Amino acid sequence: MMRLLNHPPRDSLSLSRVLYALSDPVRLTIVKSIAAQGEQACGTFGLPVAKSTASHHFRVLREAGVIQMRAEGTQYMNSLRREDLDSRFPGLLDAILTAPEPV
Amino acid sequence: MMRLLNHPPRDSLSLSRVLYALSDPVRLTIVKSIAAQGEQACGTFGLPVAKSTASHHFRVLREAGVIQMRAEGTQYMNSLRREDLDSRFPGLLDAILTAPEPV
DNA sequence: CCTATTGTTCTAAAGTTATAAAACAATAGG
DNA sequence: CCTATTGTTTTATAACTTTAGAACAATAGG
Repeated sequence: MMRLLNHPPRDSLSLSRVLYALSDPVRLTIVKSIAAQGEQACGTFGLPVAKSTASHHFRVLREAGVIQMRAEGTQYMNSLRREDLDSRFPGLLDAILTAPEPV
Repeated sequence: MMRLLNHPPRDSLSLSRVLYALSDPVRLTIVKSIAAQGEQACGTFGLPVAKSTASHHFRVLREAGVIQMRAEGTQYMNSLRREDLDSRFPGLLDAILTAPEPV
C-alpha cells in the first residue's frame, strides 16, 4: 500500500517529538501493546477509532521514531524501536511503560 | 495577582498530560532551567515569547503537575515537583532532563 | 497615595491536530 | 482475473493550542 516508509535515523530523533507522540492516549495504547506482545499488525490493537484515524496515529509514532513498520503481505507489522530509543533517550521508554495508567 | 493556584495532587497526575506539557520546546526550556538553577521567578527565563504567552506555558506546566508555583511579593517562584513526579513516574523526569537537546 | 514591577486574565487570530468518510493501492487466495 | 483483506491517502471538519495585545490585579517602594 505504501512504497517508502520514512523512519528517522536514530541520531535525529527529537525528544519533543517523541514526547508529543507518546502524549496521546490512543498512541500510548499502541506502544504499550507492542511492548507487551511484541510485533503486531495495525488491525490487531482494537483501537476505538476509524482505520484512517488509526493510520494517522501509526504515522505519528513512526515519524517520531517510536515504532518501526514493515510491510508483510497486505499488512503492516509494527515493532518498538527499543534500541534506538534506549540509546538516544536512556530510561525514557521504560519510565513511560512502567508508569501507572489510569488517572 | 492570582488567588488560587491549582496544583493537582500527586496521585492524580496524568502521564499523558505530563508528557504533553513537556513536549513543547518552550516549556521544556523552562523545566530544564528550573532543574539546573533551582527555584526561579517567571521573568528570569529569557523566553522568546510575550509575557502572556509565557504565563500560558507556566499554567500548562502547573496544571499538569510538573511545576509548583508560589507567590512571593509581585513575583511567582517556580520549582519542580520532583518528589511527586519521581514518586508517581519513577525515572521519567531524569530521563527527560538528561536527554540530548538539539536535533 | 503614586508609580513601577510582575505576572494574570480576557479576547481574538492563526495554526495545528484528531477525527472519519470515501477513494485508492497492494497483496493474497481462490 | 476477481474478490477480500489490510491499510494508506485525500479531503473536510471540529476541536484544541499557541500566540500576543490590552486591560487588570497585587505587591513593593518611594
